[in-house]
Amino acid sequence: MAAQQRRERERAERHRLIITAARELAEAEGWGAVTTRRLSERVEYSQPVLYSHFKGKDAIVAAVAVEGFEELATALRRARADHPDARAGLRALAYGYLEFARARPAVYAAMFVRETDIEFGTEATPAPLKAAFGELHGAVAPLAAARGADPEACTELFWSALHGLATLTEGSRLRPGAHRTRVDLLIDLVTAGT
Amino acid sequence: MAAQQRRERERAERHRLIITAARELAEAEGWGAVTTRRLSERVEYSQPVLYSHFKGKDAIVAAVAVEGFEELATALRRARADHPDARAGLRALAYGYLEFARARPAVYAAMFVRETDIEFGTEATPAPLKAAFGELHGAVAPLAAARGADPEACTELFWSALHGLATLTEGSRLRPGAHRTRVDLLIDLVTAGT
DNA sequence: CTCAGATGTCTAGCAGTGCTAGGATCGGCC
DNA sequence: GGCCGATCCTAGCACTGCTAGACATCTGAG
Repeated sequence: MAAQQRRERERAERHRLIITAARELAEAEGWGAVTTRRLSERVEYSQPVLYSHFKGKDAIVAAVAVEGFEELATALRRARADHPDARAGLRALAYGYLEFARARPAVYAAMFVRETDIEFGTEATPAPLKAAFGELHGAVAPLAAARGADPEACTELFWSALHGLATLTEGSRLRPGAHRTRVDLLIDLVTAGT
Repeated sequence: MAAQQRRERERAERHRLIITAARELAEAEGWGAVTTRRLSERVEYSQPVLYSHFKGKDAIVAAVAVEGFEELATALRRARADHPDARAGLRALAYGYLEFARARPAVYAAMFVRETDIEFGTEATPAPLKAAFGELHGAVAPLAAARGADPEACTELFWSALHGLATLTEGSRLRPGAHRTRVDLLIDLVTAGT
């Protein structure tokens, strides 16, 4: 009876333990260092236990990604909340997005760079992912409408620019010192004439 | 004497054979399918031969990337050449860049997505890579100057947007039908007021 | 023409990967 | 107490990138 509940609770805790261990390991040493052996050692269980919780290593990475989607959605919501002005809100959103990616490069990679089977444009899309994109859409769409542009296309383009900035910055392929200049320029371009 | 030259020539041919084999295999089945064993089987030599030409697998991928940089530079130069008008040139450049990425996703990944030790902003940067970025800069800088924006930052931002569009499209994370809408909108934003 | 030495290539193997079959061990129920 | 099912681990498979050492082949001197 109660023992059953206790075991289910312990199992759920171990489930989360695996996810956070994978995340911490990836964040500390990169996804290349995340092996099932090191992971099982870290959670102090043998390898097969991992496979009783997840279908495979990819599923663990996907779980980390979903956790990231939730955090990103709340981060974007907060960034936008304090700014009633559309332009200031967009600006805060952009900096929030890029700061999110900068602070958790491994999680960001799991979400958007590594190959996954997470669906993006379908009904199987995780709800937190939809929520995160919804924040982007909410910030961009009004400005797009004001200039007579397609709101969806504008949102996708804005996201693409942020994603490009995030990944190229992470790979140190952009001049570090010009970060603010680039982001401010992006905001200027999108909000010009409004 | 002559035999020495013949062997050097054969060695150079085999060097290229390895690169093209890796590229074809990656393009056909993805980089995950490119293993040293399959590669050695494909070039009809044993594994250690690969290591007499390249330091390791990563070096082979990097060689494919450098080949890609050369092709990208010429593709961008051609795209821009036919359009004296700055705006039309930028537009052709953008479509050329994205078509390049769409047609060779594996090569594009080797160039810009997979982790490599290729240096980007230093003097050790491969010349073809500098040339490709030079084409971008040449197309964007005049328009940036016309609006009083930092040319370097504008080039980096434009590249980031293209890179984001390329990678998110490749991962089927953007609506396929709206491709032209997004690209045209990007050109509109960058060239607005000029 | 012969034969040491250099050059080139291959076989076999190492340590590590994701993943799994089979046996041992522990819990709760009759 | 004795059984049974759930839980977990040991051991192993087929694969990975990479390399040491044996083998062959070709070169050039005597």
